[in-house]
Amino acid sequence: MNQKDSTRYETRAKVLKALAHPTRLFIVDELSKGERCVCELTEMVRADISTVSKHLAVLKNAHVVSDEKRGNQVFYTLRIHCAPEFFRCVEHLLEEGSRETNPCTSQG
Amino acid sequence: MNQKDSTRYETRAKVLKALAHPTRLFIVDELSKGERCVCELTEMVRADISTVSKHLAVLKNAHVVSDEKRGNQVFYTLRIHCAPEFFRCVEHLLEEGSRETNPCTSQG
DNA sequence: ATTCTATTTGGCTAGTTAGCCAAATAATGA
DNA sequence: TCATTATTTGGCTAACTAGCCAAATAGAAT
Repeated sequence: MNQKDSTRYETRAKVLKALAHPTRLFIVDELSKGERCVCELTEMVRADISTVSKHLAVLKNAHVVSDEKRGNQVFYTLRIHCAPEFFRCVEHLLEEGSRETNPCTSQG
Repeated sequence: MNQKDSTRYETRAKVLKALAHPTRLFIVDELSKGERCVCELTEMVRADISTVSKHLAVLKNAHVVSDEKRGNQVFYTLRIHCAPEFFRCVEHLLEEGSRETNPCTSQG
């Protein structure tokens, strides 16, 4: 594993780490339906707004979402559109339980 | 967000958390080429074998890999075949930098 | 049974993260 | 300007994770 590869894996890890939290996954799911402001998301996750804001900062920092301020609200948009597809695959895998093969293969 | 949803996001998070480490991502990449034993992986990542073993345990626990003992070696196999595809998408996203759209969209 | 090789597990420390509250910042409107 | 609403940031503690070493476990070969 050379330097270039290390960097690649660290970069990937950063994105996955950002995604690897239930609340943030909920946010990603919600944003896959369209942009939402912080207050909308806060109401949905029922946590302190500062907590939600920090979760959004983590996602933004990992380039998973982007933000746009309009008036005194900040709207967040999902950037990583392949996420829902991947989650579907992950869930499929888990449902299959202990099977050896799964139909979620995407290698030619 | 109801109980069922919470569980769903926790389940997803578990898998993503398992993936969210440079060394484990390297392992996943390597296993995408075929099964490997612990000693092979250990040599490649140049870390203590106990560390590698623990990383593999994390991946196994999240159903990302499965293991099979043959002789006195343990061979690990990748189960989550959609991972490489997803990583490709993630990297694409990061290369695009700050663009609004990216071609990695997989929603019809 | 003993030794060798491969792997896992326990235990420890240092570093990271989550989530709350309080305070700061920013836009809006009176 | 001052108050109101929306959001971010700082600070703190509790919980979790990585990675090393040492010890335990397991199969193979002598």
